[in-house]
Amino acid sequence: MESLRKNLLFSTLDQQQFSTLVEHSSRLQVSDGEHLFHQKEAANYFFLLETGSIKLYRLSPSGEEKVIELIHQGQTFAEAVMFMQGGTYPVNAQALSDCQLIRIHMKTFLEILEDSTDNCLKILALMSQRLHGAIQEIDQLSLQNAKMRIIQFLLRDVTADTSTPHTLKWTTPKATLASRLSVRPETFSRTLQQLSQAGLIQVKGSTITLLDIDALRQYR
Amino acid sequence: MESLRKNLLFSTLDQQQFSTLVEHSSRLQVSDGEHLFHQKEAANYFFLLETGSIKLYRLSPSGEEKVIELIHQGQTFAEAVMFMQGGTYPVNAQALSDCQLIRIHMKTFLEILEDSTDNCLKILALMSQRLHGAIQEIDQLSLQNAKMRIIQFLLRDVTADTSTPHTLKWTTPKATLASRLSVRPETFSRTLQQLSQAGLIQVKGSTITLLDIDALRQYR
DNA sequence: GCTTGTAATTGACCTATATCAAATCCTTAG
DNA sequence: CTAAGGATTTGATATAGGTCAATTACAAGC
Repeated sequence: MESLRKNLLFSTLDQQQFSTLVEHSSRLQVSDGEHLFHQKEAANYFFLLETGSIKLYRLSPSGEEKVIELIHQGQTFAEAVMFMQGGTYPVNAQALSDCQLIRIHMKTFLEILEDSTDNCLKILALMSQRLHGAIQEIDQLSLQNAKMRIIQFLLRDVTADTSTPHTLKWTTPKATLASRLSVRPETFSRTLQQLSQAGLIQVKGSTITLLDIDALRQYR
Repeated sequence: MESLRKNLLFSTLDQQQFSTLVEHSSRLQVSDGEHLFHQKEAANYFFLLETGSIKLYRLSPSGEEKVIELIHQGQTFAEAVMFMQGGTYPVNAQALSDCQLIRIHMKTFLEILEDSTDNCLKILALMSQRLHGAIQEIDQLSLQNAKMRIIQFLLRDVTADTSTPHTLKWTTPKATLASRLSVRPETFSRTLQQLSQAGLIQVKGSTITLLDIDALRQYR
């Protein structure tokens, strides 16, 4: 359970608390395409993803799928559910590849929180970060158009000072990324095409090179 | 500071903690149209609204305004900022009417949290509720159209079992409500018109009567 | 190498909702 | 009561981005 120890969320656990947690956690595998849990299902565990990637999504009444978040290795998810009344998952979780994860027993973790404010504050920090991210998302959905959202995504891990060409590569299917960004795959494709023609980026399969970062920043 | 005591968030404070909090809190007034704080401003306080109403909004790069949340009496807001790195408000807060509020010193409240897990868990519950609300919102923006969002808003405090006509009234300007729902005032107006013609609702100024709740539910 | 199936792209078209402008309504001050 | 100014509604028009269908590219199995 190395990866547990490494995660910031558990960094303030003392030895005793940590072993209790480990006792009530277990490693599990999920194969590509399988579901880890479904929306509205009773929630007793949250997760740390060790390898692979997972999509969290919701369905519209008409069966349309919207990807809320893409989880990558090292991330925890569904912790917020611990504190919700009702205690059911608000999203579906499906593996985008074979995944290895650690399943953490919510009740046990809650009991640990109950006697250590350090840990409480740690998770509060995480939750507020999540909340801030969600507000950011609402902002983007309501104040930005498809092109801006896509550019924002391309720039997501470009630091403030970089201006040299930067390359990024994804493993997620394009349609999934598109859903995450709330655009149709067709629009995603066309927008990349357009940016490409404008000489701002270069597309090679799932690898993209940002040629003119400053110009891209203009839009954002 | 009656209203503090009444708020759920502070219900687990002991006498000692409560008086410390009161010592570091103060009542303040904000007149209609005035700003309480601006986005990116350093945050030292969060608030409990005693009377009046407040809008939290963001501006797009082009100066367009999106109302993120409408705050009504009895609600606290901006607590999440306490736990964020950076510690600046992520939104602007402007009074929609003359308001009376209590300003709570974040640092003091944080110190209280540091030695009582009960209070930590209380605020964790609140934060997860906020987060869930935000996810709901993202869902609505990306999976629902304007008509659905508006209907959802009309049904917001109709309980599961009601089916008798139900009346609601707002004090907020229509344009503000429209922004909260991420539609243009014109669209908002036209949609109400349309629902009205379909015999589902009846509009009288800012008072709306829901005539056929079950039919409205169909859309949601 | 082929073949088959899935994913991504491209093109033609359509629709929900935004935009812009004008008309009406509503409130407040005098 | 009347006038002025903002809020809301209505009408006409534009457009971003969605939908549908056809085409191409790509990967996996043989």
